[in-house]
Amino acid sequence: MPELPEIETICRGIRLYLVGQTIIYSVVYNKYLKVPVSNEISSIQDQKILSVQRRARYIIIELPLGYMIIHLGMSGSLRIFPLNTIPQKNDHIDLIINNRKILRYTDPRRFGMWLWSNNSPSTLDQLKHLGPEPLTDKFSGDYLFTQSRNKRIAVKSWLMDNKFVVGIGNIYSNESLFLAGILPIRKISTLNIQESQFLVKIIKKILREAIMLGGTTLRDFWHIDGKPGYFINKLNVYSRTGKPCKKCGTLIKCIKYKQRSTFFCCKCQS
DNA sequence: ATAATAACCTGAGGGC
DNA sequence: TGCCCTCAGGTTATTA
Repeated sequence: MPELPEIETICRGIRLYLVGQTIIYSVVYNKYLKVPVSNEISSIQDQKILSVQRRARYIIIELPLGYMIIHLGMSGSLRIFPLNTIPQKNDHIDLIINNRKILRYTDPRRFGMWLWSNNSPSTLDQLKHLGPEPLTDKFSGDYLFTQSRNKRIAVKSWLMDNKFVVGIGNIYSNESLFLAGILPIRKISTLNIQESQFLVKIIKKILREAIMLGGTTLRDFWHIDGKPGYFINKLNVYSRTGKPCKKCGTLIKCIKYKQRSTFFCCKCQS
């Protein structure tokens, strides 16, 4: 479901309810997510929540004894409910909080993960090969340019590969490439330094704006209070197949590339 | 080593 | 109403 702006939105939302509170206990209704939920998570008791952070698309809840590391996959969501709210179908995990709230994890497709680490989360297999955060100085035009010189892959595939840069998925790669005027399937090695600088600048701008607007709600992403993300109103190409380009009026095209819908304007992008 | 593809799942929506 | 098809904000093991 979510890319960086959506995860950041969820993270900021739950942080207000959780930090400084105590997890009294947890309930795992279904442990069979992408990776089976570990026993450390199902046996949590009376653990104070020290912090709620984000790394890539992982939400990290710091406890005195270790870290819970949550990935929402395609369809996962986290919501806050009052104590004693009855779980529904596809509700898999509850954290019972001492402020008479429940943090509830729902995930119909079960592509998500709840991992546990006794040490720094960055030592986990899933996190140790992650590239830089896109909103840090480490992700720069120079970085994109130098890292991509000998690559044969498409720009879009590069942007969506977490070992080069994290948190950019199908929405924000399509949107960034439209505003940068670059065709998604162009080989990344054909970008010159100016194009690389401009693309990175656009990506940072879009991600910041999307975070400000609370992400993009297409179907199953909502804020923890049930509100949608308003970046959907800013979409130029994503899910706009056959509609006129907002810049030039040409009809937006959609192709399948690497099993992902890929949207572009053939006049504004080259 | 690098890049493309298949697989992991459920649910919603469209066409007939 | 039902059935079959396609589609979905991601990750990862397998294949070429």
